[in-house]
Amino acid sequence: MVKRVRGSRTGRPIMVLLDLLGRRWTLRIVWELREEAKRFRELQDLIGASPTIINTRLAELREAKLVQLDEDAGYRLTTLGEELLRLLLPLHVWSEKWARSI
Amino acid sequence: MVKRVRGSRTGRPIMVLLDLLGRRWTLRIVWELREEAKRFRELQDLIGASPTIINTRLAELREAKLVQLDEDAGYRLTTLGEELLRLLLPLHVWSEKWARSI
DNA sequence: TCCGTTACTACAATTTCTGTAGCAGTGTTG
DNA sequence: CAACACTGCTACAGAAATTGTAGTAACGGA
Repeated sequence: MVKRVRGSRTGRPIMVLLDLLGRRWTLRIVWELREEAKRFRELQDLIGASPTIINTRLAELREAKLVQLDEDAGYRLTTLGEELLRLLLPLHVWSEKWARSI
Repeated sequence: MVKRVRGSRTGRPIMVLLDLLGRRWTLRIVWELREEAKRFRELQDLIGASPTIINTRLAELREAKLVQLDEDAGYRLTTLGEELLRLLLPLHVWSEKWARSI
């Protein structure tokens, strides 16, 4: 059921994941959902990308079961999405160190 | 010295980092350099992207001090780059689980 | 000299993304 | 009921990024 996407000829999970996360705004969207659910327009305002692409990314993330739409609260991470986020959180701390190095 | 790039209006390190890593092929290039240095053409063959964009991304990664060109061996991760990679490695294991879930 | 290798560039065609406007559905308020 | 606000989402033309192909210039070895 894994979609064969751009740059992922093998279908190896890590390649599919890197390809998904390597699309513009994807990582950023996951990041913005790290704490609480956000409405479509909220994401738009936070991120500053066009609604077209935000909607496209949200659709991809929903298909990948990393994000879901909760009618009452907005877009939120799924359990899988939260697992992924936990792996990405250390980037936050590291980025500060990195910024000082460059 | 942090470059104000696409989608990073604030200049906050995490945003700059997410923006950098969120460009097409960037994550993939870091990933391909995880074990040993690779030549330009080697990367091209492994990744299957155009030389134009590979060169652009390598330049960005070099400017970000995550990758360096070792004349004798090819492109390799810097110490900073290796640190970043260590944070990304858990994605590999997780991606297998994720792939089974979708 | 010729060949292979290196990193890298030029450039037109194609694909992706942006920016703006707007749609359709739901609820709320006057 | 009418007007308005909010929801997710779409249309579309222009701008920007990416591709695919070809080629450059420098270096080393036969």
